[in-house]
Amino acid sequence: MRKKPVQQRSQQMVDALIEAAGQVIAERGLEHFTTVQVAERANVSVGSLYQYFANKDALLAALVDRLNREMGEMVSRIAPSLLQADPQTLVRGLLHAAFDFLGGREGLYMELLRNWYRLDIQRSLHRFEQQMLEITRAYALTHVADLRLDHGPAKGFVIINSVVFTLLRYLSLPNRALFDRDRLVEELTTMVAGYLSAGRPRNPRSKAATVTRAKPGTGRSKRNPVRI
Amino acid sequence: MRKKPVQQRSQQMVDALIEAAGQVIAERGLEHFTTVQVAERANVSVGSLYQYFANKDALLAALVDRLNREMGEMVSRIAPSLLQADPQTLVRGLLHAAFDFLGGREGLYMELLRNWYRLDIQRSLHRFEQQMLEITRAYALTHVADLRLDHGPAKGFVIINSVVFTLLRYLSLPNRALFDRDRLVEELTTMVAGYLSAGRPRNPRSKAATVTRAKPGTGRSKRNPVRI
DNA sequence: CTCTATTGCGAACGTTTATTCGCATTCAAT
DNA sequence: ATTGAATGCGAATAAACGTTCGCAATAGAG
Repeated sequence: MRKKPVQQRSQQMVDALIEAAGQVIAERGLEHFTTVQVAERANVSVGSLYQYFANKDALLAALVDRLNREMGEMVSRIAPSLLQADPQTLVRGLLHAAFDFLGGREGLYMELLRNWYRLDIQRSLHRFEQQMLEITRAYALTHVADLRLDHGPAKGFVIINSVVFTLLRYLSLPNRALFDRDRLVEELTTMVAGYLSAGRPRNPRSKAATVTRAKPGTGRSKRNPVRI
Repeated sequence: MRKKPVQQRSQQMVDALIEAAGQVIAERGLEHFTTVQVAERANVSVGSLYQYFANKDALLAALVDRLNREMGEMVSRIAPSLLQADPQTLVRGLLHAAFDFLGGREGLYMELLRNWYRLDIQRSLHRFEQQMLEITRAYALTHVADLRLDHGPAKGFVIINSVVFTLLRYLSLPNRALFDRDRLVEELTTMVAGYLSAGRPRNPRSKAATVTRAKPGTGRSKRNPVRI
């Protein structure tokens, strides 16, 4: 931030600018997000904008920061109520919450998430993963038997990204007639809950027909020992 | 295409332009993909570019078309060799193929996939899903017992998007030290193979503690009957 | 009230880029 | 060889946008 707002009016203006930035992005998309638009929307001049934000990116960063905080609070709010449930219910509850969250704010979260690789949403995603890991850990204290807890970082990564991006793509779908939201949540719940409670193949028969390596399309060399 | 190339030299030029477009995008990213750059790279003038492509988007569309075809051929090429394997091996083989494919072309596929929502990659993704469903169907003819085949469109959607975007995000990771590629493939294999061969909860105990709905963060109303 | 630091303004500037247009060059049919 | 169509060129045009700068309005201390 180029200058610190000391008087009250300027502080309000900074808030209004961040808010307006969110509105513009939600309505017009990140591509058409311009400083002039934001200034107009906030009933502020462009010059004033640049008095408090070094440039466009700084404004965007401030917005992302604010939303990041919101997300953290959301997770902390709903997590405790789910710790008593069984794994399936926990996963389903988190999924519904994620659905509601991503769809909120007039699609602002979605638009930002679509552009995850340009923004430092990388950090947000990572933080989100961490939060989920904490929930998992807290959950483990009450349901030790149900889950295998030797999760390396890979499992969390797989789950978070599978869920978030699948939801994102579903919400971006022009035609949602093929299957509805609840169906999707159920499918994801099945997949994730199964994955969580199963570190190894479940079907007794497939245990016998062990790891017969397939020839990959493009030949590759040294591969790690298969730790399942 | 604004004008059809009838002579041989112009046909070559069109090809060169599409090829150059891919190179520019792979090297500079879609953001810095400009018509002048493409023309220079193809040793062609900008004016000539606009003689065969109505605008920048048309050029991009032509590129996507070409890559879409490539992808289809890739899948058709590797699919037959996997039909004999067990589900785990099938999934693992497809995953490795997807990994190799996405990483190819100097990151061109990745850069395009990152921008999936701006391009009509929607169509490509959908086509990819269809292909996967065909493979699954073909696979079912030989391994009837191992899989539940009442897959609605939702299951395919979940799998495709989970896998593709998780791979995409992994490949976009600045620091890949946390876990390596093979580890990721194994995790995804576990998850997907488990999901495919299990339509309902596997743990006998969790069958008893049935669908105790969690209160979602934001209250929502009529929900569909839970078809698992 | 007076004075100064803070705040606010928005036209103007410079850069970047897509797209066009008038003219030159090449092809291929006669 | 001639000629008309096809092809190729790249400076010029125009629109969009981020950012600056000089000046006006305002707040709050003394």
